[in-house]
Amino acid sequence: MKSILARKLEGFIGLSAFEKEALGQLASEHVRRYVPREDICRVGERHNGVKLILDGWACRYKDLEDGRRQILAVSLPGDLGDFNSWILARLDYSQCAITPVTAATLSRESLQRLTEQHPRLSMAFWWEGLVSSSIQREWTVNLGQRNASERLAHLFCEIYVRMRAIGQVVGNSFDFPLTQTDLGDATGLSVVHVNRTLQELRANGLVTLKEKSLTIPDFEALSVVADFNSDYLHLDREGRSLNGNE
Amino acid sequence: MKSILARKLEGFIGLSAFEKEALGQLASEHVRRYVPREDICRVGERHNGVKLILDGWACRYKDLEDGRRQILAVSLPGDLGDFNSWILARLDYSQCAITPVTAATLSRESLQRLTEQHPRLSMAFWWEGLVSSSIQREWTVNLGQRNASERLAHLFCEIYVRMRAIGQVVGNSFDFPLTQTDLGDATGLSVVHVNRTLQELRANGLVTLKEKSLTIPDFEALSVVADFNSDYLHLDREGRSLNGNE
DNA sequence: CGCTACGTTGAGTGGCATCAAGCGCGGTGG
DNA sequence: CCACCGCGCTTGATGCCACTCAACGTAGCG
Repeated sequence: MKSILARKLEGFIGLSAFEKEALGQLASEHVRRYVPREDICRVGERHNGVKLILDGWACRYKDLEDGRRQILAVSLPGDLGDFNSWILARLDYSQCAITPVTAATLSRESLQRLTEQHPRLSMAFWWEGLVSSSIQREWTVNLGQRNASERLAHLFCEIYVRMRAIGQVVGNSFDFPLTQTDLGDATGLSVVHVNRTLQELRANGLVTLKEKSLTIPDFEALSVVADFNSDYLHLDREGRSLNGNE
Repeated sequence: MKSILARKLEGFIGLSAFEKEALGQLASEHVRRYVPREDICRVGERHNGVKLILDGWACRYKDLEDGRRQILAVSLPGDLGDFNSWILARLDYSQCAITPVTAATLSRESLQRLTEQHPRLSMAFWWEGLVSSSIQREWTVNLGQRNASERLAHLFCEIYVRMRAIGQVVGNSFDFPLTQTDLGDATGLSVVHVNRTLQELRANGLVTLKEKSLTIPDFEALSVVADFNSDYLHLDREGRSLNGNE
């Protein structure tokens, strides 16, 4: 079994057959399905275990008192999350299924065992966590500095690159199950303005988003609009910039 | 020597004299000073070592092509940073001194040694990293969902609580060396608007910021304006909410 | 004593929010 | 089979929050 997690971590460190086997075993632990809109874990919970998304999309989010909601991150298949619960007492955000999701819950014990038996895997997990912090920083920049079209374009670029990294892009298109409301919650924009900005991007031939499928005819062009530089995704294990900065 | 780092980590796990000793030794490694505006480390660098702020304020930031700048986090004395460089090939942000800063650079080797000899400290370091991720998430919410006065109020609340945790608050006041330009870069607002919003907060008796000193006469009131809940700072090791939610 | 950094103020503008309404679709139940 | 409802998308009208441009005061400093 070649798990999507193995595929992803392999981009970071080469994996032995033995290590892949161990990962596969891990990924079959406490597997369950979640329906769209179902919370996978919730703010304030204790010790809920590390989650591994096997299939489907999810998102981390926080709600404010008055109903405002911010999506903090989009979780794609192969993403690990909520390491939090391993060390911190309580979870400080919630995670919610967007599509039907299949996820494994990794217990503290089996993670402990894994990192003891396969120390290199523990480093790979740490890498995962650092990359997700890096993404969070870039989202901070996105919300703080970019305007509506830049924000949306940047989000599209990021997800495109991440989807490509797990082999989920066909041609220039990929599944994109976020609603316009979700896009608004992720980019800090109102639904109405997301709608109008999407029309603008579409009119400029930068993206088409239709029936939950996103097409990016010219990724370079979209990158320019978004001021997108994929370095923060740390996809290249040697640290070569993919944007030709060095 | 009772280092500020020891004091901080002690809030998380009790430390033995032996462990404190080890921390003290660590904190005396490769110590150097940085003048205000000097970069402590810069985006794109490799293997620059983990930084420990011993004294002074710094900030992490990212610049865009066109000169826009986003401050990602404020580093206070006792803060660790740039674990990044331990595992990831390149740094994805820069860090810059705000006041004169004294910082130690921890080499990969001595960290390795430390975590081998004092495994509990390694967990404490991990905790540090998770808390800083949590702060980053809250900043995402701040930029995405809150308006100008809420954003500033929230930032003030956060720094107040963090300063108090390291014993740097006297009465209701503490040193606050950020300029209005810095505040703008941190909250995604223009300097002009920061200035006007500060006047508004001042007029409402919520804060006074003068000569690099911030006073919060009524922290509760400011928390309400900011919709601030300190849970995300994970200061209580047992996970008791400090806001009485449970 | 000019220069630069920082704070402040005024005027004008526009990006994006809000409110409101309507459309199409799929699901559900009478 | 069809009425009904909820959800997601779309459009128009209106207004405000925050931006930009521009100028000035002050203080520290070489």
